[in-house]
This record gives sequence, C-alpha cells and structure tokens, in this order.
Amino acid sequence: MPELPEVETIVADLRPHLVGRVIVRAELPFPTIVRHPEPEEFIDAIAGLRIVGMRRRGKFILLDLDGGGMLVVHLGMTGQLRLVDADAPIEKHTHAIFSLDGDSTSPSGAARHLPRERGSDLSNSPSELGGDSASPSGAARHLPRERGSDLSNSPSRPQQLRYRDPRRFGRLLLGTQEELLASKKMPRLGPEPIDPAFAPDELYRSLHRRRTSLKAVLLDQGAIAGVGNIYADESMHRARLRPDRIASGLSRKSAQRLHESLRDSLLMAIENRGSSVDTYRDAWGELGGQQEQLLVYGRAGEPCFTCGRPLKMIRLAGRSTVFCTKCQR
DNA sequence: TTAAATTCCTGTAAGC
DNA sequence: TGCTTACAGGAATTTA
Repeated sequence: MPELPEVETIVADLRPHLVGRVIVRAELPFPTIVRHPEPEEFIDAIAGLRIVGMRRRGKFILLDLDGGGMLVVHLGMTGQLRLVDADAPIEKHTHAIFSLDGDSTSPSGAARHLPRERGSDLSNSPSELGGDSASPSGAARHLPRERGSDLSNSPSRPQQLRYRDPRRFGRLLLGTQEELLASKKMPRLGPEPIDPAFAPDELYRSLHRRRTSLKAVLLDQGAIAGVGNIYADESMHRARLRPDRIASGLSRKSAQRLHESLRDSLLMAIENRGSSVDTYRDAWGELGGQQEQLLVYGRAGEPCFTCGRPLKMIRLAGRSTVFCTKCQR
C-alpha cells in the first residue's frame, strides 16, 4: 500500500517523463474513480492541458497543469500509476487512461520548450498543499538503473499514463488548489515528516494535544502527512515506543526519538524505492526493496530482531499493529 | 469537539 | 476441487 516513500518514488520516476507533455485525451473506463468534478466535465476540462510540474504532498500525487489547475491522484490501497506505450494491453482494473503527446525526454519532443513557470520549481509552489514535495537529497531522484527504458525506442511513439486500482480505494481530482480545498475533496494535511523544516517540537505539540493512541495520531494525515500503517509501526519500533500509549503522555525526549525514527524509516524506504508488501509496484511495474528491511510490519508472531521475543499483533485505530512488548514501552 | 466505529472494495488465503 | 469466510487497509462518513 503506497505511503509517503512509495508515492515519492513514483513521482520522482515519472516527473522527467511527464513534465512538459500535453494530455491529449482522457478516458474513464470506471468513471466513479473521479471524485471532482463530474466525470464528463473532467474529460472535457483536462484535454489539451500541458503538465508543467509534478510533486508529492503526503500520499497525494499532484500534477500541475497549464492554467493553474492540477490533477490530483491518490492511490488508496492498491492504486498504480504507470507510463506505458499506448499499444500496450490494457490491464484489468484500469480506471483512467491519459493519452500524451511526444516524449518529454526526447530532444525532438515537447520538452524542448519545457515551461518552468510553475510547479516545476517546488520551492516556489503554493504552500497549503505543500509547495515542496519534501524530496530528500538523493534517494529516489537517482535511479539504481535505467527505468522506463523499455517503454519505447521511438520518442514519437504514443504513450499513455494509466491509473489502475483493483480495490478502488484511490481517487482522481481535477481543479485549482483553492477549489479543491474549498470543496473539501482535498483534505488539509499536516507537515511533511521528511521536510527539514519539520522540527521535533512540532511533533511533540501534535502529540501533546491528542488523547488517543500514538498509532492513531501517526495515521492521522492532518497531524502528519504521508505516514500509513507500515511506517507508523516501523518508526514506533525504532523509537522503542508502545503504539497503544496515549499520545499526550509522551515526553519531549520520546517525541524527539520518534521524530528521528520517523525520518529514518521514511528516508531509508525512499532509498530502497518503497515497500512491496502487497500490490505496490513502481511506475514501471517493478517491486520496491524496503519490504526486506522491515523490522515489525507483517512479522506478527516472529521473533523481534533485538530481543528475540515473538512480536505481538493488536488492533489500533482500525489497523493491525505489530510491536515488541519488551523493546517498546 | 474529539475519538471510535463503520463503510467502501476486491484479491488472497485459510478452513471446510 | 470448489465454496465460504475472514482479512487486508486509506480515508470519508456516521455514531457515540
């Protein structure tokens, strides 16, 4: 299930292939995946718009479009965004297809006049949805090997950006930032945990005012953006904190430890191109590598790597939660 | 106002 | 082998 590191990987991979290109046409084999505006309006409005920037905010993928609007993609649990040749077979559960003009990476393609007026300079982007994608230095920006090279040898060959989502928990939105926030189709999100500006004290203050479990606060996108079940469990384990502790009871020192472990867990996962524990695949359909490094998630009943005691599973905030009863207090 | 529970949805695995 | 059932989870909605 895509969380911050998985979304960051997809965005970093697709950005150089998408920015500068025009969405020639949109098709919606499963129209209800679009939550705003109405599907017919969505199809009409997006045709002919150029992608001028691509970034991440929490678990959302934001494609800045000509004219000030943006295409927002949330992958839900099983959503996949892939760039493929237009003649590639359409996989089952493909809910949206965006036909693109020439390859932006080609010297003869659309990128020769690549507009940099907005979106592409992340630090100057609007603040509310997060101007900066909070990309770490390095990590997914540098691919371990050439990705997407098998797409096509011919730059002029038509390509499509396809959205596939078997469980349909994901969604697509189109509109301006103000419009989407006002319509409440796009939630207000908390700070980016890997943003250098996110201070330990900010996390402490978020935790201090909540009388629910630590796990519930970490999963709350309004408190911290981008953390899901995997990295919540991993970071609490690294910080040696029990997930069912009441958040408001944490000391500054514990909050600082959690702040550090949260950053470490997320940055390492970005470095490893995300966790493919279920259906997650990157933009080229390949597996991530972080699932090999997970300390607790998905390991209930198995021995803790630190003390050897079997890891316990409980249910918190409606989610299965795995932790070590000895190491996490 | 806040927190918890419910709902959506389909692929997978376990049990019979 | 084939059927039923439980489970996975992000986030919006409903309930307490």
